[in-house]
Amino acid sequence: MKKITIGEAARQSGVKVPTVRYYESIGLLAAPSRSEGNQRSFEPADISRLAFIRHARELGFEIDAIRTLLTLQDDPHQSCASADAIAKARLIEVEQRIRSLMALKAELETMVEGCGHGRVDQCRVIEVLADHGQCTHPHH
Amino acid sequence: MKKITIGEAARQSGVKVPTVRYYESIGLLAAPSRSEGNQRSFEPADISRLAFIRHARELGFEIDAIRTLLTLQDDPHQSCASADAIAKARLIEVEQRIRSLMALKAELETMVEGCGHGRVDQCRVIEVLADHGQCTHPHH
DNA sequence: CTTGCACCTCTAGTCGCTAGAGGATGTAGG
DNA sequence: CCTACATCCTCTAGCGACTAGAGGTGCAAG
Repeated sequence: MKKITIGEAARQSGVKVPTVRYYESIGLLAAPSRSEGNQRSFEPADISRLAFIRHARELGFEIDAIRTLLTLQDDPHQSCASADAIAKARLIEVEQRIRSLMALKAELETMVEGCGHGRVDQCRVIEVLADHGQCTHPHH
Repeated sequence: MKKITIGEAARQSGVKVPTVRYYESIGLLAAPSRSEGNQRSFEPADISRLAFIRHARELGFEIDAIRTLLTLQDDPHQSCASADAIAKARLIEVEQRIRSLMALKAELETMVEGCGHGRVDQCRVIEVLADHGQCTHPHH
């Protein structure tokens, strides 16, 4: 029975050590058993769980959504409708965010292109910021 | 001399009342004069400044960047090189964020499409989350 | 004169960590 | 066995940019 320290767990899962403790503190990860000297001793299953969490975080899922996804994973006989719904909701969020960022990109490009690199009173960056009416995409 | 209340200022600038007070507290907006009853009394210039801040925030600039942009605006004889640099940096950030969100979008689409709406143990959403190796775009 | 909204200050909470203090434990070399 | 050093422990506080709420005051209309 090999004991996995928190440092090992962090290295293998790609989650930082304080973050592992944080996940335990908010109940996302069950408190592992302890060594004689009170040090955490993880199981391989904990590493998988941490990797799952990390991956979901990278995909932008919120902690609460991950909590739900994890309880689904823990009970494989449930319907996956909730998991599907969470992923779909996240997809819609991402699509909206992309659209909104594209509008910002266009706005910023106009600003940067229009800047004659002279003095501030001719600067298009400052000018556009001061007057929203000059925006080409007014919907932000 | 009409006195503009904080509520009026908020309505006209599109910044919420507590946020106006917050901006004052962090020194982004000069503390306005007060009425006899200790209520804030804003000038039209404050409304413009608030609108500027709001617009910049909508474009995703951080408070510190806005602080710099505002000092530039306050002194129109300066070179606009800093403003240009700030806008360019923000543009690069936005472009990177868009690229990364596109990768996430592809990932989420694969997950959602692959979901057979059955039980969790056949669910592609859960499966992909558990195993990063299944990602089509491994670079996140 | 009273009702009720808008204003005031202050503190604490949000999210998802991250940093640091101050101390205990575990391990490798001498 | 001792020492040095990395790693671990708990705890509190901080980040950014607000937001919420408590508890109280000002002001204008009916």
